[in-house]
Amino acid sequence: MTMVLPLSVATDACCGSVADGGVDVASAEQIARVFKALGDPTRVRLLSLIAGTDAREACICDLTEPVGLSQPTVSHHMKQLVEAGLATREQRGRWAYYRVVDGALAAAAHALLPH
Amino acid sequence: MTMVLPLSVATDACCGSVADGGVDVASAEQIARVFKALGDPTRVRLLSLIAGTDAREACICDLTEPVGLSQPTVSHHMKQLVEAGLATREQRGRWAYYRVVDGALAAAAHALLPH
DNA sequence: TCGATGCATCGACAAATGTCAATGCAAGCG
DNA sequence: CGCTTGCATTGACATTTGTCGATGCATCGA
Repeated sequence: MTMVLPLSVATDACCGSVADGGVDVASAEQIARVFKALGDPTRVRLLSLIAGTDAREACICDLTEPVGLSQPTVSHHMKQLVEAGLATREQRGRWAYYRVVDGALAAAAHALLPH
Repeated sequence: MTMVLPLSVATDACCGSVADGGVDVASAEQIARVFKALGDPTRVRLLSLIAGTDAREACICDLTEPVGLSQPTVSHHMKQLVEAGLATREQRGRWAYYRVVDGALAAAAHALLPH
């Protein structure tokens, strides 16, 4: 699952990046999985909406109206984001609170930049 | 088409980013368009292959074998990358040379990072 | 001028995707 | 205990997507 050791690495000999040309087949699949989740305008808006809240979290009922889609559709999109590792889901009482995974967007960006 | 002025911007009051929650509907569509192109493992590999060459360019015939797909399929994927603004196509003699658009990947990464 | 070569387009097809209405299922409230 | 509320799942459907073989179209070499 591509864990990164806390104590870091020799920052030069790092992983591969698309811009550097160092992407093997498995990495390409992992990278594409994340970007596929980001490849839908609704999901981009959902992430942005959540990241823009004061509490940095939101339930489905908070998201369904600004996005203008049905509740099942929003629920479906959020599931995709969770499965891509970009969001988390936490059930609290009757509500399901979603958050943007800390560092996930930065990690995705990192895969694109040369390093 | 979201051109960026060469002389840069006041780097603080910039555009919106997904991580910052400042993404309107039109921006979300533009952002998703790029990431949709990056949402296929074959296209990620194609970009990486091109970026990894000495000349920073490649023709279809150079790409079809490492990717393991038919020539029409590779041609189709490259067209998608060009339409997403991630690659350019230049016909030279019998060959079509593709390059990664300079700064396109960095711009995509920029849309994800807080700023 | 002919044949070969590199690439794009077309037609086809199975698979995946985005969307909704209907339904199911917990959790809380009266 | 019923009733409501918030969410997920299901089933259905049209659309899009990834892939290929066949074909068309330039360009170059003999």
